[in-house]
Amino acid sequence: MRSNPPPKLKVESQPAVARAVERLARLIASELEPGANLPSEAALALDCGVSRLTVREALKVLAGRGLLDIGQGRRAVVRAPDGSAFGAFLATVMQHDPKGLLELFEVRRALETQAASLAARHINRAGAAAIRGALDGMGEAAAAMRGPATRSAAEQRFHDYDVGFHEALGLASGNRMLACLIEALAMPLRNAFSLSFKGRQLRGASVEDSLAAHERIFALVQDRDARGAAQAMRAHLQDAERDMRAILSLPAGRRAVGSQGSTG
Amino acid sequence: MRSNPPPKLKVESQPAVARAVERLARLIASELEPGANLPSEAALALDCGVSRLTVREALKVLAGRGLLDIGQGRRAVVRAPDGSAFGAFLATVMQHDPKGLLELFEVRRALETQAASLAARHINRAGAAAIRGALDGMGEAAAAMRGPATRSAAEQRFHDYDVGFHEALGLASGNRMLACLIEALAMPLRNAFSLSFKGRQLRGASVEDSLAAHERIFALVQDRDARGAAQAMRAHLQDAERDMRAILSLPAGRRAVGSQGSTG
DNA sequence: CTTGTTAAACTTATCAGATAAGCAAGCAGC
DNA sequence: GCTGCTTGCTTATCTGATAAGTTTAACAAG
Repeated sequence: MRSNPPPKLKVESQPAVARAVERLARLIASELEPGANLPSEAALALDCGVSRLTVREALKVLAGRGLLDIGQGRRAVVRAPDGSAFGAFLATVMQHDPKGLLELFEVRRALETQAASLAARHINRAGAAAIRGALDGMGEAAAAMRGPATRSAAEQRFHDYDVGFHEALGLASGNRMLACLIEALAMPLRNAFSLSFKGRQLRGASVEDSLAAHERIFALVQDRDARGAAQAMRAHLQDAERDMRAILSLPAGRRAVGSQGSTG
Repeated sequence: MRSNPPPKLKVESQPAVARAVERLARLIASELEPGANLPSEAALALDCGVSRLTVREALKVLAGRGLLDIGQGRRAVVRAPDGSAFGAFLATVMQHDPKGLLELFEVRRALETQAASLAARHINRAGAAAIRGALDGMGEAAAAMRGPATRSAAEQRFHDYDVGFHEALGLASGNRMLACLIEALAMPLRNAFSLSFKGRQLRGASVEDSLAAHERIFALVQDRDARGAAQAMRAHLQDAERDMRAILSLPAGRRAVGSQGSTG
């Protein structure tokens, strides 16, 4: 029992790193544009009254949130908002619990039908070109799959372009937040394919069906048919979910035909 | 000019921290349940072949992604998946660009109509109790607002319970991922209210209308009327968006009555 | 035997200082 | 004008040390 505890004048209720994180987040939100450089670690350390190490840890937290890009030799730069950080989070969670993919499909239905609807209203030349590019890639990969060589690689490529189609459509919706979310959901999808589905044979006509469904969605978007595009997207996602359930050997979901009261 | 550069046998294409992040993410995904403790920093450092500092920075990145909880004196703990990290990201982005709130409302419409629809099918006693609790809180706060005292505090409380209602409904949908997303979207909403709306007077009947709309949604959910609940939710969100546009002095959005082909 | 307190061991938080390595701008030379 | 080197700034990582919080275990009291 020491009678003289050292004076503890610092009434910091929060650890130094947390304080630095908040301070930097405010700095990013209020004074910096995407692409702008932060001050050097040394300057930030001086400014926050902590050591360089503490600043580094705060920067790492913000990088984990997807707000910063950090690299050796250059200052940290503010990222343009995207879905990569949340996608990484989801990828880890889904890897731990693959049946979460079913929940993910339910969310996709909500987001992507809306994206299709909005894209039909806001589509422009650049957006259409991006979607067209993804479709062409899918077609090329599908053709490669018909030839017996490098079949597995072509399957992966097809799937990547498939995901790219949905990302491009999200972008074309004109709603950046929606695009971020769709991009984030895409990451676990890519992973799931690479890890579990690769090499497994999909149902025979599945690839052709999928390609046709994507073409149909794109056509409706270009016709500015919001309702039709959304409807086609919903149908496509139902098919995709059915295929995935089959591969995962899960019971056919009670998807209650036509009962999608909210999103349909 | 030294003629003998030290041998550089490490062909590490990626920095040490990035490798540690990936390794730890895999560890979390494959071997640890939410609530489980990670090994100590020292053990991880030994295991990854890097210094303790490097491990710490990797842990901070994963904490930023929302996968870990870190505190002094105890080992890092695996978090149950939730929307807080993504919510913090969104809060920073929205603070930088408040008109992103409009995009957020568009996303909310997609997600919450689906949540209402699913909740109507999966509602159970616990879920109903949670929603009821939020409704009661809103009612209490609304009553307090009628009295002239502590008006601002009651407004904040009303808004908090309002957000809580939507979170509880997301939980009741039975889709954890949907619940996470709704929770994440809630954080910028709370912030926006605290920062910009506080004290500003809403339209007179707005509070009573809002309360009635929430009660209606809950009633339809308990009646297991999926379509009706979704419809009521959409109407409520349109009203809320209109109010927000008015407060932000933005033009009335071209919300194309009834043209919500995808989500309606 | 149970309970409450105390002490020890473990673990993280933060600092300081040092070396290596990557990046960017300036400068010389062609 | 362009190329390639040089130099200074900045980050990446390590080592070692101290402070402060948590957990565990021993231990005394009832």
